[in-house]
Amino acid sequence: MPELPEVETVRRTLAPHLVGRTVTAVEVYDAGILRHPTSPAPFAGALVGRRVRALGRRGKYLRMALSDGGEWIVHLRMSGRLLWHRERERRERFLRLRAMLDDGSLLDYIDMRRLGGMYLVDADGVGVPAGLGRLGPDAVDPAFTPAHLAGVVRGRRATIKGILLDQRAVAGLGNIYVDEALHAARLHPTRTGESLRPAEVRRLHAAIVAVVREGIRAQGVSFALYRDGEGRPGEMGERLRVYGRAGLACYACGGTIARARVAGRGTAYCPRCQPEPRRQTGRARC
DNA sequence: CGCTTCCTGACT
DNA sequence: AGTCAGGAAGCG
Repeated sequence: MPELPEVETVRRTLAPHLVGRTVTAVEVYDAGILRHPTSPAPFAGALVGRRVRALGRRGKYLRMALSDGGEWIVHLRMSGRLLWHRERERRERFLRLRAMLDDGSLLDYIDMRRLGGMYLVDADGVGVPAGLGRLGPDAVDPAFTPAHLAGVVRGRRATIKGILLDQRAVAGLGNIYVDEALHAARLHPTRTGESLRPAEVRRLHAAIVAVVREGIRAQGVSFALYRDGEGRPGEMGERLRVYGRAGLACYACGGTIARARVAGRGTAYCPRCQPEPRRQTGRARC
């Protein structure tokens, strides 16, 4: 569930605690979350002694630059959490890995479902997750323009929801922000890419940028995800217009938010604000 | 292109 | 017991 705004919030709140710190020890409780290297000893061996130089983010990947030119990359997927704190006796349920830092503080990786994981990339780039190299522009990057979005949907018969969930098209969106953006743009989730008219593409682009920025400002939607070591949740959950609101009244029109399955995902939308596509919407056939 | 798989807990 | 949650890789 962590999407771009949630990962960005994690990055911002961890950075002051981690930058400049050196990892002094690593304890692996579940090797299943190690993506590269996949064994605890090599993983710990490569991380211990490295200093964290900077925290970056690309899409939903958190990237920690290390002093040797390598990188420590974490993807939270569904239930992953990074928690910085100083209480050695504190052990969250589903604690999978703990890194000890040279100031006595700790960075815990917690992941109930173990879908997330981490990568240690050496200075030559060995170990980079494959998906990272295939990402489209970040939803908040200036390179993500209306023209880029137009190019991504052009000629595509896939649903717009499916296209937006594809990280190769735009990086950082997940189920929540896609539903929110489509509602804000008044586009039905099953509209095909090729059916979108230029004005609709521009509207969708503006909606994506707006909801993602709002999510960052609100420090994300909290769902087993906390912005810092004190476990304080983000406020975006209270600002959602459609996600999780099936059966409730649409804030825009008063109609009832509906639920469907689109691109294999639970999907919330307003049938009145987001009208059902008609066949061959907006595209002449020859 | 969409569907399945991974993974585990909450809910019906 | 069965269904759902869903990010992303993999498959047909």
